[in-house]
Amino acid sequence: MNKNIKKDICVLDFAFQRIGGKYKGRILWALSKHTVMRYGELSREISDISTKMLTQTLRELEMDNLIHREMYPQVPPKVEYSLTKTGKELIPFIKYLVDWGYKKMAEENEN
Amino acid sequence: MNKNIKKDICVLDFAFQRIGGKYKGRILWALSKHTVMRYGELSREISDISTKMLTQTLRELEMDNLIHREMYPQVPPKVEYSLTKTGKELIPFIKYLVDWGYKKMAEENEN
DNA sequence: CAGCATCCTCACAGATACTG
DNA sequence: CAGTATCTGTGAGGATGCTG
Repeated sequence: MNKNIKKDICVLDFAFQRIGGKYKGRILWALSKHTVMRYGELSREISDISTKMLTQTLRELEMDNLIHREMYPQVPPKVEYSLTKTGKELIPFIKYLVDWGYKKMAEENEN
Repeated sequence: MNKNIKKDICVLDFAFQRIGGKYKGRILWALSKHTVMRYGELSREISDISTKMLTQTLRELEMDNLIHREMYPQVPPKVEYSLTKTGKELIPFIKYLVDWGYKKMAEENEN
């Protein structure tokens, strides 16, 4: 009984580690809209992200198998990012949040 | 086109501010399981949370109208917390994450 | 173009002690 | 019981400059 909730909370942590942080949701959402994006495109789309945070976050998402990184060995370099199957599983969840956010922001502006 | 994504991302931020952080998801989830909980119950359920973080997080959730705080003026004090209508709207979302987390953790253990 | 390397800051969070 | 008050610290994130 209690154990189940503690287990749930542990699992919730596991999940939040994968989509939490300042940029993970944004990146996944942008990729879901554009299907495939280059590093520079992401950099422009996710405004005000530093290269450090963009690279770091992309690496984490790749480690967690949420995005795929395709590198083309050419000069100048070209790298494309896209959602993996697992990454796509998180889109409905983000969509839920976006829809909820729009609704709540609208409600707050009524008052 | 681009504007819509930027707007989405702004909204995503709005939403993440409300359910992000280390304890908000846990507290909402615990409240959804127990319906009504006292301060001490939450403290025991959310293991290793300090009184400072528990109080602070509860206040934030209350400010955002996700939980309701009912105080009984008696000695010793009794305070009960429960989800508001808006708070309940976030439960399907958290459930999605919990389910996804269980699935992914199981998959990772297979390898 | 797609990063890497450094240095730095501050907000989130932890620890501890106390109270109406 | 349900908090408040205070001090401390760690790491996520920011700023800047450089490179194959």
